[in-house]
Amino acid sequence: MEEKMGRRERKKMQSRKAILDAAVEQFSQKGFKETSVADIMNAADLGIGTFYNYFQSKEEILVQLIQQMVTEVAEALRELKAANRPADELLEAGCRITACFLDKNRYVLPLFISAAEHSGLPEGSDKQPKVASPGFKGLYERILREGQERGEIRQDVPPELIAEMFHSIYQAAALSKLAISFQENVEMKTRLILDGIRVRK
Amino acid sequence: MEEKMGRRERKKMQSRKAILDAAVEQFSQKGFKETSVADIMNAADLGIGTFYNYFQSKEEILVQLIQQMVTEVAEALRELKAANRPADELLEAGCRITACFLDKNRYVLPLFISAAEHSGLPEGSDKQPKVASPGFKGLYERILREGQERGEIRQDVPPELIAEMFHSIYQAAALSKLAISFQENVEMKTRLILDGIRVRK
DNA sequence: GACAAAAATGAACTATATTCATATTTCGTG
DNA sequence: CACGAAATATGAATATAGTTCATTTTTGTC
Repeated sequence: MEEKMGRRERKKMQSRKAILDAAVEQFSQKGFKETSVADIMNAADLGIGTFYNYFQSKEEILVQLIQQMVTEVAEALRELKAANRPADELLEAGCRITACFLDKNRYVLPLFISAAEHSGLPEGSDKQPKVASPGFKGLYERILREGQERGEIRQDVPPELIAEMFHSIYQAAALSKLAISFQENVEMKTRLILDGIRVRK
Repeated sequence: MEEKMGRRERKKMQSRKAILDAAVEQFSQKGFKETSVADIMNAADLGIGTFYNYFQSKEEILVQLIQQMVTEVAEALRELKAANRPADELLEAGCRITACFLDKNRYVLPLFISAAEHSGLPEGSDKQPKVASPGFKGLYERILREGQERGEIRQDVPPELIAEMFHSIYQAAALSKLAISFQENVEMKTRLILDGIRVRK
C-alpha cells in the first residue's frame, strides 16, 4: 500500500478529517436537518465551497459517516467470527460489541437515526443512497446460516429475516425512550430472539 | 356532538380534506422531501398560501397524516381487545390487522418511514413532533400486561420492551427489501416473539 | 523564480418553505 | 337586499440553505 504521502495529500486528508469531525459534532448537536453545510464548514474553519471538493452533497457525508461506523463494528464482529464459536454465542457477543461501541460513541445514535430518513425516498430515485446496513445484515445473515448448517439454529426461520430483526432492534433501541440503557435494551431483545431460534435440546 | 354545520365549516372541511388527499398522493408518489408545498397545493387546486391556514408547516401535515392512520388501526385493535381473548391471540390478530391495513393502503408505507426522519432531531428541540407511536405502543403494552396478569405471558419480560419490539418490526418491514410480503414478514417475526414470551405449558 | 496542477473560496444561482398585505367569500343583522 | 365584519383564499415578497462556478491561493516541479 502507499505509505508515502506528499504534503499535499496529507493536507487533503487533514481537511477531509476536519470536515468529517465537524459534521459529527454538528449533526450530533443539532441533528442532520438542522445543520447547514455552512455550520459544518464554519466549525471546520474552511470555506463553504470547499465542502463540495470533498463530498457530492450534504447527504453524502452522512452516508459516509454511517458507512464508516458500521464498518468499524462489523470488523470487530468478523474477527470474533473467525474464532469459530457457535452461532448463538456469536450473536450475543455481537450485540454486546455493538452496544459497547454505541455507548462509547454516543454521538452516533442521532446519526444512526438520521440515516433512516433517506429510506423515505421512493424506490427508483437515483438520490437514494444505499445505506450501510448490508455490512451488518450480511454478516448476521452468514452467522445464522452457518449456525443452521451446524444444526444450532432452527431450519424453519429465514436468516435474512432474523438478520433484519436484529438490525431493527438496534435501530429501535437508538430511538428508545425507555429508562433502561441501550445495552440492556438490546441484550434482552437479543436473548429473546435467540431463545426463539435456537434448536431446543 | 355537533351534527349541524354551516356552509362555511363544510367548505373548510372540504379544503382541508383536499389538501390532505393531495398530500398523500404527492408524498406517496415522490416521497416527503421531494414534494413541495406548491406541489401539494397545485394538486389540491388551491393557492399556495392557503396551506398555512390549515397546517403550521409542511412537517405538521405529515405528522397529522400518520396520526390519522395509526388511530384508525389502533381503533380496530381496541375493538378486538374488548372481546377478551388471550394476549397472544390478540397480538397475532393485531399483526394481521396492521399488515392488512398497510397492504390495502400501500401509500402509507413511505409516509410511515418518512416519520422516522423527525426522530433524528435532538431531544430538546421544540420542533420535534411527538409522533404517533404512543397509540400503538401503549395498546400493545396494555395487552401484554394483562396477559401477564392472567399468567399467559412470562413475568420476566418488560411489556414496554416487547411493545417497542413489535413496533420496530412494523417499521423494519416497511423498509424491508426482502422478497416476501409485508404480511409474511410481520407474521413470522410476530410468531417468533410470541414463542419467546408465552408461558410454556 | 516561473509555471502548472490542485485545492480553497465566497459571491451568485436556485429552489423552496414561510409570511403577509390584500382580495374574496361567507353570513348575521338592520 | 344591502352592509359590514369575520373568515378564508391568495400569490407576490421574503428568508434560508444547498449547490455551482469563476477566481484566487497554495503546492509541487523544473
